[in-house]
Amino acid sequence: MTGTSVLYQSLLLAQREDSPKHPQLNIIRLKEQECLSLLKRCNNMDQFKQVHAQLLKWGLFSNSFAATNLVATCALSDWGSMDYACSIFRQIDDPVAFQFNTLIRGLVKDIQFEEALFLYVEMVERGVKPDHFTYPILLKASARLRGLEEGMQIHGHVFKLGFQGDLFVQNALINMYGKCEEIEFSCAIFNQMDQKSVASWSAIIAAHAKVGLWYECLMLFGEMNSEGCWRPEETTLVTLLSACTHLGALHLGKCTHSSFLRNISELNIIVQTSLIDMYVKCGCLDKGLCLFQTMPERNRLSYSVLISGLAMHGRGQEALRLFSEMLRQGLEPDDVVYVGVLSACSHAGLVDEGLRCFERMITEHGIVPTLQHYGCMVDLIGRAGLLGEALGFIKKMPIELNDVVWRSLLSACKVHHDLEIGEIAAKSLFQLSSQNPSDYVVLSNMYARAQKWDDVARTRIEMARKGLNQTPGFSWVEVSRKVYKFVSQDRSHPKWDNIYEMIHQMEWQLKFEGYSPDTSQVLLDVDEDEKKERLKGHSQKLAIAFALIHTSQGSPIRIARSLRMCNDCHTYTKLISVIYEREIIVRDRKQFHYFKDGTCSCRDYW
DNA sequence: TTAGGGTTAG
Repeated sequence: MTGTSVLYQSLLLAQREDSPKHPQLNIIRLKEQECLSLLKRCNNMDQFKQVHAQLLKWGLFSNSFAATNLVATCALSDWGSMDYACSIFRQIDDPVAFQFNTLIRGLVKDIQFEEALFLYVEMVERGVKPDHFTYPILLKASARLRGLEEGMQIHGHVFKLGFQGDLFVQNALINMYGKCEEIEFSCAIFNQMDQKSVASWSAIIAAHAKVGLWYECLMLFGEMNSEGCWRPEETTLVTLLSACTHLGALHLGKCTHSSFLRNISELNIIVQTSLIDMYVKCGCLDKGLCLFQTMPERNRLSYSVLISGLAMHGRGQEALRLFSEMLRQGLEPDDVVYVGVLSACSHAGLVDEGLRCFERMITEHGIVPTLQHYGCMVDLIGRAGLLGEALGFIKKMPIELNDVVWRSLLSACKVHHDLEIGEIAAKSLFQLSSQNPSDYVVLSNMYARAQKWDDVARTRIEMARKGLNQTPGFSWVEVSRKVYKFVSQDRSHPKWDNIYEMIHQMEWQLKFEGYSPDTSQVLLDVDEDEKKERLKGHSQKLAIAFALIHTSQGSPIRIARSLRMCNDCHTYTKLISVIYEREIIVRDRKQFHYFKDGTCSCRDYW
């Protein structure tokens, strides 16, 4: 405490000096200055406690200025203790709004959201009027808590006190509703704002990202740009990268990468991980691997994105090697990592290894399996053709089953032509509330293969009775750095005439290659010609036609889809890859399909 | 005299 002793000496000295006008005031100011400088020099709790004791000794605590700064230093510094900050706060007789705000902010920083909200209630009860700084902090707390009810109550208070026009309050409201997945409320606030800051744009984009409206995220970025409200911020760029990843927008992802390199000197681990994820999920596995190798520091998420990426690309063995490396590094895997690991085993056909991993997940890492893990296991066992075992596994599951698990089994039965178990899986699916028309089609096709025509008819009638229609799927394709979205059967596209002409031209070429449309998966009660017309309008085909028109010969076409692929689109795309000599990379919800020279990397299993 | 608000990865 030599430094403090010197200060103390100077303080005593100052007290002896007389100021001609306001001697007392000058001494108080000096004391306050010393108090601040002492607090600023604290680097840990011990030093802080010593300073606190010293200030008490000097009788400085009754001074509101000193009390405020004591609470702020202890609550907001990296080394501070919230308990200690609270105890100091409790010694203040009549805390003012600023002091309440500071402690609330500290509690939010310390992830004590509920306590932060309680303190606000106390503040109101004690008659301290919250100011416009209070609300953004509180809204942040309810956003982090995903507490819509609390958030809406606070919104009510914002109105009552007339803070609804404050820019920061509005930004915080957009964020709160966004985190609670109430995107419409976020949009309503955003749209009525007179003035928008970069933060407003960031908040509305993040709100769209939260509910998976990735295409809308890109559109908002475009708008933000055109309104001249653009300053590359790390966090905003990370959200942009995430949108690129989900949409499979490689070019835009690459541009975002260069934007990072131009504007941010050192890429942190979040940015690096997001970049790896983007490259891997946009089909550039090697680039992702390369970035991973150059990372100075890796965490669980960095490993997680690459493990699941390798699994998606069908490189199960490498994914497992990476998982072992992760464990050797002393990183503890979580449930998401294990989803990647189990799906890697499934893609590589490693049944025993998969079963061992599943066991290890429970016993060694204490992770309770979720439906996703069970889904992977059924997929793994079913893919290997062990359908009886897969069914046995399902029956032993100590968890309520969902459609995904049964659908995995049904899909394995389809591949291995096991009608008996297929029927069990399909019937279980039909009993569940989520009705998916494609389940009926798969079963009906299995009956058709076994030439059970009565059952085919019965299944179709059941489907019609339930009024099930196919949900329109989307495909995204990137052309000249812009992402275009195609919805099945949607003819409203401005370039529709050109696309239709291309589809017509493709159809002729396909006929020469012996293609005949597979109408078995068109679920409408229409004639054969109409069904063929319907097939032509599948979003993936529209996207391919558009890309063939607008990209140079020989360049690869990259598509991302919202749903899994139908048989007809799969066959169609294989043939297009030969006729037009294009590599076509399609990413569906589960995996990648590399179409090249008339074959697909999934070896027709998906 | 002092101090406080939004947005980031699987």
